[in-house]
Amino acid sequence: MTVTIKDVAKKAGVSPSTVSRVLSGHPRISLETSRKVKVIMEEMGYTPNMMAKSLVSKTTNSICIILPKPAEELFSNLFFMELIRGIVTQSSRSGYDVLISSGANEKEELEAVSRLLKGRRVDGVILLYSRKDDAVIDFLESGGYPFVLVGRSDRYEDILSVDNDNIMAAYDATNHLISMGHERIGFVSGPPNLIVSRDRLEGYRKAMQNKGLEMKAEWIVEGEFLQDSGYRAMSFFMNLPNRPTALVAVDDMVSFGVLRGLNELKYKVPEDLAIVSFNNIPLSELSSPPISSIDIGIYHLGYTASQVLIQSIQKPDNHDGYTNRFVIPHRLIVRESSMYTPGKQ
Amino acid sequence: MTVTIKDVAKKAGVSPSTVSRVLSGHPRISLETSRKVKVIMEEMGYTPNMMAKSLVSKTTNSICIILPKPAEELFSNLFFMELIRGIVTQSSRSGYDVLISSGANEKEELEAVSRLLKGRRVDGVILLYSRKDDAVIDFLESGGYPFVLVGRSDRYEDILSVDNDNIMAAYDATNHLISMGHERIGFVSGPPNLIVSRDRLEGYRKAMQNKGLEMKAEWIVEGEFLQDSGYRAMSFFMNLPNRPTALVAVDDMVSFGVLRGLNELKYKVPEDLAIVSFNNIPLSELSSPPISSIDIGIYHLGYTASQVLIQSIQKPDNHDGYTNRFVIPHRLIVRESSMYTPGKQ
DNA sequence: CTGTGTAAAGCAAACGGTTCCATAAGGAGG
DNA sequence: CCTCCTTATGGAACCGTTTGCTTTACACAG
Repeated sequence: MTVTIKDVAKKAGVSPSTVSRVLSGHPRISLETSRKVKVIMEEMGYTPNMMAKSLVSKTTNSICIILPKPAEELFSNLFFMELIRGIVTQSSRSGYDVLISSGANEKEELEAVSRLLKGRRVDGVILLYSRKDDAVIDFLESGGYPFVLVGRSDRYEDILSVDNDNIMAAYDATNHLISMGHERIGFVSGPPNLIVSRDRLEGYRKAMQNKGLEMKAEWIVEGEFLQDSGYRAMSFFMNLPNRPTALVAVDDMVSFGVLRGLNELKYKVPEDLAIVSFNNIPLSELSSPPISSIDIGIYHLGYTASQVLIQSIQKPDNHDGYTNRFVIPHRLIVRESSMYTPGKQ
Repeated sequence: MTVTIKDVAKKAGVSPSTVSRVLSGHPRISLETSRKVKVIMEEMGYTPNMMAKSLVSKTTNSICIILPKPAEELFSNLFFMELIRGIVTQSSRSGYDVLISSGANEKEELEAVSRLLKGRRVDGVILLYSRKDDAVIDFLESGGYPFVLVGRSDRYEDILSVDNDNIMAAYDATNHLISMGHERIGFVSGPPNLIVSRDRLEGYRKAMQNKGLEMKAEWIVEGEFLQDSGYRAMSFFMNLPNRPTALVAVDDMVSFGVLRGLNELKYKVPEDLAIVSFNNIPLSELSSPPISSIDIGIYHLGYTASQVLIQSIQKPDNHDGYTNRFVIPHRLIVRESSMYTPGKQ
């Protein structure tokens, strides 16, 4: 059978309480006893039963990641994988285990979260999305459970969240194109209900306005975070009478679609159309030409989210009400897709 | 406070045991009582405490995924994300939670596994690799813990594993190139201690021998499952006096590296070098040109692994000793990177 | 009317820890 | 020499479930 704290106690000739105290490094245990007990634990191959521990301590030392349902779509996976990698690495450094969960729909998601949290299987939750209205967030808030959002929430001001400054990031991306000499710049956005889409669009607008550049309505196209959206946007743009010489795309996948389309039509990048996009996924540097991209530090995003969550689990009172939004820095990686000044031969 | 089984019992005017039995659908509970209790549970928002349940039932309804130690790098490979997706989907269908874990080195991995299993935090483990000698496997076997290997183990015959027929897969890949008219075919392998590397190499050899084609030693290069390996292999191959006209790469990531290198040197794919690789990760069709790849059903691999593990947890005795190796079918996806017959103009 | 069988529910002992409170043994101070 | 304090340890209740064993309450046969 498995060896329990009582077995160790008996063999060491002490009481279970003493063994427990040795385990937790209680100060009032003599060095001698402590050493003796530790030797015996080692000898007997004792490992504490986490369930029993959790039962009394009401703490599990584990957290849970909720994947959004469109994570099922293969494309976004590279992004999520990086995020998870950051979370798992940091969690395990803090001695926490990570549980991953996802539901087929929002109702299932809510059920899972509720079961895990109310059933005391995890101490907190990381949400890998920022939807506009969300039953899961409502549940977490009203239940007072520790959780953090990767992404920004506009509805709830006091929620812990880890995010980029996407407005600034888009501003930087656009500005880069402007500084290369572009004046007619298009924008391919994502779904309008995602906050990230809107933030990036806003950054683009700001940059254009700032330089007093014209923004035709037709230069802004909505799509998904998918290749196809880029493909369609491209063919739309290229048929415009006074078409853009450059574009900002909300996601690298979109750029790939644009690239594919331009390639089919024998257009050249960046000569016929310069491109900058977001996320800097590993493939961005592998396309031809390599794509300029805003690196948003995905791994770092996950790492920080875990850190913030665990901190909030351990000292729930430490929340000062100010620093509840953590912003991960971004940086522009300039590659071939944007290295061209229009009009130049 | 959280509502317990006792609270429900009191409010319903029954004993805790009765509530427990209602919960588990015990036969000797009157329909009337059952209904009454269920209403009250609903009213009070009762959720069973998993820790308490686990403590007595010695079962956690969760499993654990162990990521290989170079997870930091390999993680970036979409392969693992797909695998995890399959595992999580199937597990949640079976009512199991999934914990993901990894260590900085083999010792840490072993510690984590031991802590989780002996500490009764998980019921079983899925190993996402198949190394040659492995302390973790030794531990799992000697402890009699339920586990399954994604990949093949040559050392332990009776281990549950889910795998592809990698020998056949490589045979097919190579044969495809041969049937396109190639005769000088190179092979970029992975780390030699991974069984998958060796199996694929063997399949390549078989195909070459079968057609009586020459296999120069210098046409076989060892590397990692990373882009860089492809990059290096490429530059090595292209400098060979009588260089290969095609190559088989052990992983799609390797192909990306090859592609990048060839692109830099202004070589054309597939005209100057045709490529086929393995895994068919979602990005394979997005590169330019799209890469021919052996689809090994990664998602399916994960899905099956979870199924097999959970089955073995639930009926440990059901193991017949025969069907302990599950083989997931593969299929060749031909794309542009291999659609060229050498010598043709 | 008593004995027996059966369905429904209760009691209490686990499961493996933690922790408050009590206790015993010294040592210091008066 | 007695009291009081400190330090090291033991005892026991408790965390929220499950489950084997009783008990209760009838119904029915003898």
